[in-house]
Amino acid sequence: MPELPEVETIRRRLQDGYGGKPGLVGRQIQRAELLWARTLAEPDPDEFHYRIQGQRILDFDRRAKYLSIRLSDDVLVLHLRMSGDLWVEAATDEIAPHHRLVLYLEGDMRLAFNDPRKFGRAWLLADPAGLFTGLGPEPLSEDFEPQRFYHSLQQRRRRLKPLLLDQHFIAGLGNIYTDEALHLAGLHPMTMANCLNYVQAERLWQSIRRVLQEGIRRNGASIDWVYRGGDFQNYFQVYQRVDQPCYRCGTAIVRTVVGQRGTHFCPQCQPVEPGD
DNA sequence: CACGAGACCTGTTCGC
DNA sequence: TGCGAACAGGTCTCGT
Repeated sequence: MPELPEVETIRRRLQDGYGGKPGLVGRQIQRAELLWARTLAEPDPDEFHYRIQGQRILDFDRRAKYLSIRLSDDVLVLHLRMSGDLWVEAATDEIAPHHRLVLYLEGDMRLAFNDPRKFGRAWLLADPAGLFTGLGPEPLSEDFEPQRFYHSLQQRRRRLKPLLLDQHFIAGLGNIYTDEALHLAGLHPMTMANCLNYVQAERLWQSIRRVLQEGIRRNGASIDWVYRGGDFQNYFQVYQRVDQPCYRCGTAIVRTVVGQRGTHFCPQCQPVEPGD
């Protein structure tokens, strides 16, 4: 589930509370339990357990798809990858099948990193800045500007779809929101980035922001068995809508593979650019 | 520099 | 019903 809007939704719910459960700000971590060693990227388990114990949660932050839990002395950074989720539960609840890392908090509560596919990672760092160097601009921030976006597109000889998925180019988009943004912008996923004119680049810039904001407003998208609680999936224009009519023109939505990722688009609304 | 393949993993769904 | 293949919200590394 985790693209920018889903991570942001999780961040807000951990910060402010959700579904009758209180927010976790201010709570002290009594101890940690690591159930799948590879989930912890850094430091080694011994140091991790020793260091995290007794620290207090100051707040929850997000950069791209990374969730940062700011603690008294360190920052616990989590990346949910394909199937990760965070569960707030009672300390006495049974440990669910796919819990990988569990924090026991004061007030008999637990914060659990649940991740069936085991791709997710956690880092406990004094300063997480190094993890984020190399990330592209944050699409909803002020300094993501259409002019600069146009210029960076001009410099790349890559197809739009894989380029938008590249976190070094722009950080936070994943497969769903990339397909949705390209449809809203009326651009074919195979279009070469450097052949967009300024108007098209600005339309794409706008579309990326609109789609992400809409995703956040709907609390993210819930597909499959992972992550419940968002309803952006009910507003998809192209993603997972193969052979169904485009809401704008009625043409059947097409699915192809671009850069090993399922890619959905409307062949009518998203024409191939001349010269491609 | 850009791209494709393979790796890391488990669970669900689809076709025969 | 059973079983294998394809597929899934992500990212890294390696070879061409």
